[in-house]
Amino acid sequence: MSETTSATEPQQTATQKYTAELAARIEARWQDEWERRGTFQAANPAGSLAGPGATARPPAYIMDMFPYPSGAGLHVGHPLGYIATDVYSRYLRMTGYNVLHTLGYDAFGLPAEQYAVQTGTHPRVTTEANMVTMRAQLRRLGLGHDSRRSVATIDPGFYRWTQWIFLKIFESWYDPEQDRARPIAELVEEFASGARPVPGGRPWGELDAVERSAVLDDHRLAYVKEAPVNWCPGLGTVLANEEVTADGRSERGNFPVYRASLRQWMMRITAYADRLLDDLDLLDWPEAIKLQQRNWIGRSEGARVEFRLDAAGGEDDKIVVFTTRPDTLWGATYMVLAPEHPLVDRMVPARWPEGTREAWTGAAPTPAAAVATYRRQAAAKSDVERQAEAKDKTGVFTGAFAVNPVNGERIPIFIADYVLMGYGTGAIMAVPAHDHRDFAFARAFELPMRCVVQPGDDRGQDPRTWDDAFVSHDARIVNSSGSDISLDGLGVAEAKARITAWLAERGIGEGTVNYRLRDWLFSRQRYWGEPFPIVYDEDGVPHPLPASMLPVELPEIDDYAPRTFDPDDADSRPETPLSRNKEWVEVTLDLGDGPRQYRRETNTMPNWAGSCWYELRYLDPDNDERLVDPEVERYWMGPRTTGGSGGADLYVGGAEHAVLHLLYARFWHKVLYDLGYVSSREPFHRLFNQGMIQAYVYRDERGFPVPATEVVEEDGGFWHDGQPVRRELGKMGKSLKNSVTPDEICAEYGADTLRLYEMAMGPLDVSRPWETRAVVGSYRLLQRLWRNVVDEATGEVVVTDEEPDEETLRALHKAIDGVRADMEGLRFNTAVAKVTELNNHLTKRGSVPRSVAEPLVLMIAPLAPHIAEELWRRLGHTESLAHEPFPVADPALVQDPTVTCVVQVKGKVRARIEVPATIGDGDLEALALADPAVRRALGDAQVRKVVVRAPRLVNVVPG
RNA sequence: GCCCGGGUCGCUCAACGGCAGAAGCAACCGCCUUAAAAGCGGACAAGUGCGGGUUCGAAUCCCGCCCCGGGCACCA
Repeated sequence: MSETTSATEPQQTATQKYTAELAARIEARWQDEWERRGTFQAANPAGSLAGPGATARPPAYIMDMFPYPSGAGLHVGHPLGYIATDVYSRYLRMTGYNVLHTLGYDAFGLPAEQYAVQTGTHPRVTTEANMVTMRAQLRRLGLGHDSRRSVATIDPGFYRWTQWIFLKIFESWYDPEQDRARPIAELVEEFASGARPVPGGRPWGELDAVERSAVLDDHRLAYVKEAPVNWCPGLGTVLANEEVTADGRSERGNFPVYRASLRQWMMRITAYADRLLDDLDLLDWPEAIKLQQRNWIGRSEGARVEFRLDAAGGEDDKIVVFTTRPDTLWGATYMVLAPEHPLVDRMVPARWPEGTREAWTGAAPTPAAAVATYRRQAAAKSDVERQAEAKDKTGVFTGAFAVNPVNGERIPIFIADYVLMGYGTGAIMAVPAHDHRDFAFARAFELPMRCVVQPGDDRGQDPRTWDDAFVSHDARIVNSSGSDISLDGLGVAEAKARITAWLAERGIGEGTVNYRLRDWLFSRQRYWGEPFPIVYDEDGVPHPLPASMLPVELPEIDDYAPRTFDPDDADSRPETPLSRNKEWVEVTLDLGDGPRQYRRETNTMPNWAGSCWYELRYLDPDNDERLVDPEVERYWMGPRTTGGSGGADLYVGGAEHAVLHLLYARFWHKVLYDLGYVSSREPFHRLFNQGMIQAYVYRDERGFPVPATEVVEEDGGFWHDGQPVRRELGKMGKSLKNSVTPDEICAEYGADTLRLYEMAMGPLDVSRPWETRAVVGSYRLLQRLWRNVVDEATGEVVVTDEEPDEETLRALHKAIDGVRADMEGLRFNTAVAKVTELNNHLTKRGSVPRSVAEPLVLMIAPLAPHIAEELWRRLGHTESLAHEPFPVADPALVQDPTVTCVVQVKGKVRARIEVPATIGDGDLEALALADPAVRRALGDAQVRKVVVRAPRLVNVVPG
């Protein structure tokens, strides 16, 4: 620093005024100091991170959703949630909690790999560089993370445990009787001892290794299966259902997705469908997210019903359908199978039956030809096309008939793509009178309809005159009588129960529950993911590697790019990058019966794997013996109440993970719970979805975005380079040329200003537009706060030792009371307003008593921690205020001794009177009625009624 | 089409069924300054998307619409 001090520009002024430069110095100093002191280290009750804080204070576990380290760098929208959790964590720390808050990196997966491929650099290099950048950007914001606990999914020390959990899942099965996962060894024992019958009927001892493996694969929670999967040639990998959008494209990259039958790893998440559904009730989550999970799981109760095939050759094949409306069985006038239903080939007769209508045949000479043609057409159709054509039903007659079990009627069987192989049994009974889709199909193919539910309107019972099906669950059944059963006159619910029982008695049906949720496709044909800890022997039987061989490290190879294809090439097939590496794939291992040749699994895990359990590793990141010490897990995540779900106390993130990450993580957590590794039934007890920070996008006349910073507002319009531009609200991002980075804002105003502004701009859960020019408001608040404590000319502390006047004292305690409530409710915007209000009061007052300045500094500390620490230090304290008790309001000072009572006459305000806050209803009424303005307003009218809400309001109703 | 959110001064946002205003931005007027910026101070500003209803009293509760955002959508 220069020694010379010019007269016109005193050095003191320059250094003691709260400018961006001073803020930057203060912020850097405190960030260093927090790091040096380990201020935000949270003590565990045991293990390497054990400390006394764990027993002295109650635990609070605050989490942000696991970010992937973006190569594009952060914009101001990204840290919104991180700032919010930091504010909340700092608040909790000051109210006596042992707070665990950290942030790690979800660094495997498609985004990281795509960025690497784009830049032509190995994903490990780019990902690690991105993590360094992101850590630096976030450190600049002063986030109080316990950096010892920051994990990255790509570290072998982390994914060793991801693989370990995979093995546990692989070596488990779901026991529906005990309703939990159990080790597969216990199932083998039951098979071996005969306690449980072996599927197929042969004794366990007689099965060879391949047969045993096949039997166990049908039970394992992680298993390999040949099944129709979502193949995305443009990405070169298969995808989970959750990663495919409703219109049949990949969520990432928006490429077409095709159905292809491939041998892939699956996770038996369907075994947990009911628990994933039921346990939502234990969670403090937004209803919207719970609803999305419920919809995704899609539990529906109904019945399976068997329809006998009425084949000319007398074959006794049965078609099993799932229906939610068994009560409408009498209305079933035809059947529909999914085009790829396996029974179709067996049922088609050699030629069209007598009297087959032309429209049913698809103009084909034989049923087999019609089926083949239709199947080809259906397979060629993308999901998008199918969606678009949903209203125009297509299909062909198979030439076969089935028998309706309730009335013996012979009904034709069709195939049509509106029936999906993947849902239910892939076959339906069609009740055109009471189902919109069946109605449309029946109209198109001139199929008969029968009304079996009495319409609630005046349309009558003849479906031929209807415009659409009549669908209701609140109506009476009609036209539904057989020789030994009748549903006529019953309500829907009762009719369902009656017919289900009738079907069950005859062994041709049963009540059942069906789910929309399917098993989770878990393998990806990508390089940048966790390798599976699985090897195959020469018979193709998968063998789990022992835990001692973990981690199976990802080999460092140059040829890591996925084999991608023309996005529209439906016939392409995936190739795993790891399979190119022969010396890695072929291994000799001793898995217990001597050294043998094995072949490694060359698929990798999806990027969801690491985020399925990372919340557990934060707790005990250095543990080499276990994924987490049970005592440590119980301390941080165990149920806080009897029967509670347990899990992190707060989880903040975007709503876009409603059915992906949040469903998968819940599933893994429940498996670990069943196997006894965790005490919590759920990973995240409270979930909060933060809104998005939006930004204005300015487009020129061609519709291209122009740089938002170059746009000027004039004459009520927006202009760029003299040309008019349109303004719209959108996301923030480089492509829309409206990105604002936290680095820019920090440089111009400091991190505390940025934090304060982000918290002040609106409620956390609401999306709102960013406005850079409004940031200065938060900056001014901090400057006024600074000046209330420090003389910016001399740097001297200016607080006084005077006793505050009563008004100031009341303002302080009202602020404390309000800020506490707002902090607890995550209403940081109103908390900032209350702090501002108090600070404005002090500014106007002229001098600031120390006894008010100190609690004010403590109150703003969670929001603007650096300036608060600096002022605290200057006020004479030597310790960081991070663990200083948050101010407590004196209830006597929160309420004013007198309040303004509003007196209304017929709801209109006619008078205001000052009354004691403790005034009774009677006294207040008397006072109000005596008020001259009230008497004037009443005039001659009689008083009919007086509503008194002491001490705030009296309403006089004249009669 | 169905299901969630949300419409309050010019803008972002507050308001246990009880005086429409906590706070910030912008514009405006002052103060400070040779001047400008910054800073400081002040005043202005909407009757709560529309139409009904309940109530002594509605931004708030109920019903029906409109607009914006998000999710789901041939799931039997």
